[in-house]
Amino acid sequence: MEIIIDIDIADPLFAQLMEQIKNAVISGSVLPGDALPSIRQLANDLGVNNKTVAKAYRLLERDNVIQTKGYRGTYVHPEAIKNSSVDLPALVKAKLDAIITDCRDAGATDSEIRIAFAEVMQNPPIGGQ
Amino acid sequence: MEIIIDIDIADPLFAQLMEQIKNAVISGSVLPGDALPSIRQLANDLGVNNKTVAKAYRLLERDNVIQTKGYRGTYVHPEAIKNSSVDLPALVKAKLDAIITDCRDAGATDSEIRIAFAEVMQNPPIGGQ
DNA sequence: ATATGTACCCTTAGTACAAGTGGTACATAT
DNA sequence: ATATGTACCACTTGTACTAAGGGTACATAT
Repeated sequence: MEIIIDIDIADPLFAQLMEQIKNAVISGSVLPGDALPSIRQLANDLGVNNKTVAKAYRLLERDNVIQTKGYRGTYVHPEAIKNSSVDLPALVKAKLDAIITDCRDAGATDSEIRIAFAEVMQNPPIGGQ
Repeated sequence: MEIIIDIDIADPLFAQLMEQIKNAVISGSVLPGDALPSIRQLANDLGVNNKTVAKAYRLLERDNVIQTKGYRGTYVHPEAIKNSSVDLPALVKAKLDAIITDCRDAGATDSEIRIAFAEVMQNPPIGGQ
C-alpha cells in the first residue's frame, strides 16, 4: 500500500490519510485482516506527527474500517470494504442541512442559528455524551 | 415606556432592547397601535448607536412585534402581545439540539459536526434564499 | 429642509475553534 | 528493553464569527 500525503493540499493531513486508506480498501490493495503499519511507523514514513496518524486511525476505527488490537498492531476490519463507503460526515451534513433550511424559512437569522448552534455544542448533552 | 439599558450586562445591547420592548408589550405599558420612538430618537435617548437600535427594530419587526411604516414611523404590531411570547431562537435551539444529539449518538465527533455546520451555513444558497 | 426606515461601506474589539506540533506518561504484552 | 495503542498536558497559527460603532447615501413623504 502506498500512501502519499501532500502538504500543499488544503485537505487536513489526517483527512488525506483517512481517504487514502479507505481507497486502498475499496480498490483491494489491502484486504480485510491485513496488518497496517503502526502509528509511529507510518508517522515516521510520511514525515508527519504521531498525533496526526493517531487521529486518522482513531476515526477509521470508529468507522469500522480498521481494528486496533493494542500492542498487537492495527488491522483492516473484516467488513472494511462495506464500511469504507459510509460517509458519516456527509450524513451529519445532510441532517444539518435539512433543519437549517427549516430555520431559515422560519425567518431565523444566520446569526441566530449560529448562536443557537454554539450553545447546543457547548452545553452538556444532558446525559453527558 | 421606559427603557433602560445596562452596558455592564453581558447581554448585547440590541438584545436588551428587544427584551424590554417585548416586556413593555406584555405588561401593557404599550398597546398595539401605539407609536414607538424613531430609531434615531431612541438611539439618542439611550446614548447608543443608531445601528444598534435599528438592529433591534429589524428583528422585532421580523417577529411581528412592531411594524415599521417607512417615513411614518414605527408602531406596535396589532398582534404584538401574542407574538411577544414567541421565542424563535429557542425554537431553533431546540431543533438543533435534537439532531445534534442524534449525530453524537451516531458517533460523530463534535469537530465533525462543527465542520459540517460551517459548510452548510456557507454554501447552501442552493435553492436560493 | 426635514424626518422616516433602510442600505451599503469601513473599523475596532473579543471570542472560539481547527489543525498541527510537542512532550510525557500509561498499561499492555513480547 | 522494546513496541503497541492510548491518554493527558500545553502551544502556535490561522480562520471566522459576533457586537458595536462611524460614516454616507438613498427613496420615501411631510
